Amino acid sequence: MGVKLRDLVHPANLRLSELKGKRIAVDAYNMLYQFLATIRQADGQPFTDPEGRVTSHLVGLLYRTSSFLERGVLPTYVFDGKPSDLKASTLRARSLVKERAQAAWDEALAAGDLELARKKAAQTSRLTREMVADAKALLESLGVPWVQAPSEGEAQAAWMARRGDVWAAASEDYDTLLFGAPRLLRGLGAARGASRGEDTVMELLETPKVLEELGISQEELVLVGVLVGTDFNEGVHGIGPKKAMKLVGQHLGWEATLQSAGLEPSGVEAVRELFLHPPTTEDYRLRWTAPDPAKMREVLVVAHGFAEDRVQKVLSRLPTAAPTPGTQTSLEAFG
DNA sequence: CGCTTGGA
DNA sequence: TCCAAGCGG
Repeated sequence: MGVKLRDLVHPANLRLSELKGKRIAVDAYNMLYQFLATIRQADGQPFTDPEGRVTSHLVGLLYRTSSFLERGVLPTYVFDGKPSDLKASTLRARSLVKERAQAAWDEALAAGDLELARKKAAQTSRLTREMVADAKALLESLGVPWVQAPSEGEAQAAWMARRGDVWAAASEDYDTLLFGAPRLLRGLGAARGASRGEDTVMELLETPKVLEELGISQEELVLVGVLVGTDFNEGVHGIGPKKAMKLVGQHLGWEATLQSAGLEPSGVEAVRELFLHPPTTEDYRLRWTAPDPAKMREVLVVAHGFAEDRVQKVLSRLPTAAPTPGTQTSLEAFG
């Protein structure tokens, strides 16, 4: 998944409390898949409503988002649009992994190995159009803006961060850096000890620092990605992050570097173009408003069988003042 | 994910 | 009072 840059970068720790008052563009699919993988029963079954429709993504989104809002963090969720044609083989590979995981899940259940079953089940997660629509409806009910990306959500989030509409982009994938985000937040979805008012510790990567540390340019970072492989190209067999950095660090230029690695430059030109100039849109408006209790009830209680009192409890903790900076001065609820 | 519970 | 386990959906 994504580009393997983990071994090259040194993230700083950041507490959730330090995000107070900041706008964050969250890679929605990335986070929803985390919820689908995590929020399951012991045997691996996801949460479902009485009709058998999956609700794990809604559970995660509801509790995590309300937790952000309670702490004065302003999330906006960016949803993937049509994937690039370059991603086709990656998507096929993922589909195959899911099929195999499904078989392994069944097997583990038959063998009575619950731990393995849960692990395999996590890899079978799929997001349907209906699940995405439910997630968007829930966000609207919470007064949280969402953005429809024309293609890659990470690219859109990166662009929003670059133009200053949000402070950072949040995703687990490092592709966000290749798409030019000035700041990448990791670990926003997996709340370690977020309950009982604890302060979640996350990772922050600041692109200028990353580039300075590596001694390369943004374009050369994309080159590193192309060498080790991304969702949009295979990379070179035998070249991992370390060798790729050694090669790119020689500053031979795009073509010479690729040729010395045995890659035909014309074959990855489209990948370079995708990372440096991805499809994005300006067609969005970031406005955080008060939650709509009736709509929350509609989406969660009526449509999906959530317990009324639990939804009510979440609602009671949400700030009632619209916290959109610039349009709101009274932030009593955020004290 | 986050809350509730119950045993130490 | 703390925390792991179980629940919710």
